[in-house]
Amino acid sequence: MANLNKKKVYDLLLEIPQGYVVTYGDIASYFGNKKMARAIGTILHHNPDPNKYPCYKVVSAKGKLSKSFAFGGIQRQRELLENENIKVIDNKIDLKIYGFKFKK
DNA sequence: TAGATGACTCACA
DNA sequence: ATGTGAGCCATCT
Repeated sequence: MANLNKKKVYDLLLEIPQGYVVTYGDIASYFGNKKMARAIGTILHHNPDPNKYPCYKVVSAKGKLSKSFAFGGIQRQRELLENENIKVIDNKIDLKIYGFKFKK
């Protein structure tokens, strides 16, 4: 199972500044492969340390929150996001404001 | 090893 | 706006 990107994904999560969020596509784009968005979801699902990696800062391309969030549910995620001054409306986030782009 | 599943995204109707 | 189909990757069975 020599997976290289996995650790990198987690490392990227730590790079997300407080009050900002990223999309699966952004992370995948960071790896130069947009299609990897799916793998990102799988990887985050297998998040080894959810307490350390702010996986709740990762949302879909439309700013919608994950429906199968495993850390207390989607409502828990919304709480965490609001805790960082991120306005969550109808389980969605305004990427125009909170969308963060990784520097290559 | 191969087939199915999923925390995705995009394009089209 | 809502629904369907296709594509890619990591993990599971």
